[in-house]
Amino acid sequence: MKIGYPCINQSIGKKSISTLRLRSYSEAKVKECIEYNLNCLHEILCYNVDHGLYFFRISSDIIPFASHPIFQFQWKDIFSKQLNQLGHLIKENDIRITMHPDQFVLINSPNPSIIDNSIKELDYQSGFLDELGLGSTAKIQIHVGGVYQNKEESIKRFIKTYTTSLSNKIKSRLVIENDDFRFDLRDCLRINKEIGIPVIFDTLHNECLGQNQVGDAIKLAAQTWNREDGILMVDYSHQEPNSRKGKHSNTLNHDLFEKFISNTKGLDFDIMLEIKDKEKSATQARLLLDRIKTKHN
DNA sequence: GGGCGTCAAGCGTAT
DNA sequence: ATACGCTTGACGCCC
Repeated sequence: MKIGYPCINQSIGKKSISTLRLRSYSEAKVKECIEYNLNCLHEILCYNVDHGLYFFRISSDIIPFASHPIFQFQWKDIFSKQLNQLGHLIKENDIRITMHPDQFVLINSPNPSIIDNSIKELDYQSGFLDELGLGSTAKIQIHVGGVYQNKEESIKRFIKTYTTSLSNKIKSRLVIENDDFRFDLRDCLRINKEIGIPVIFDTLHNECLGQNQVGDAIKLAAQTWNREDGILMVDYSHQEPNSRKGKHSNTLNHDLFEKFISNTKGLDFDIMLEIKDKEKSATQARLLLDRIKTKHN
């Protein structure tokens, strides 16, 4: 069971990811950005290893504008050495990696150009993981997409795009996550039955939309992961008190986390803590988990 | 050097 | 209507 957090580290004393505006785009600037970002990723991963955190989500912006038409920069060639080194670091330490394309990536849209742009983005992200030399346990997580007033048709469009338009490289990494308002675990499991795509389970989204007991839900989701996918990934968060429904909490609630661990006892999965204070909560969760384990052994 | 309006992209909910 | 939230604030113009 690995513990991790997404994208940003607030402790290493420098901005975790750097990007630029489209208006100020130039090859020189984007090159500088990428160099900075890859160095930063290296520092973050070293920090994580030092703190026993072996699960990390890499920001979609690691290569800014990578799927935009303006972007012609040959980043794979120029940075092959750094990418190789990063890959070695990840593999030597057995770090699990995921990426999460942003909300604009919708492969079930009725608008073909949105699907087109989404596939370009997926192509870039799976290409990035390929350049690191990572196998198919490194995943790219997306949601099913929009409902567009007709959920059944929207599920069908997801399946159609998946089966007819995605490369095997993308498919070997793509997983779907239950969301907070549209497609719940049950919908994702149905899609899995049709096309075999693994289902990543999000605890907060399940609280928003599903009524599944967390232990049952995790057992069901775990069955969608095959040997080549690695073990189930879980996005863990809880509701920030006195905020809108679905808002990720700012800090880890130790009682809730311990309750979650006891409710899922005996199950193995990797936990991504989607909590605003990032590596702080992840480190706390790591310590709590170690304490619980030694108590039981 | 600090303040602050704005940033490639979509969708759905809350106010 | 508008703002917010989403995997994440922070870029960069203006003074």
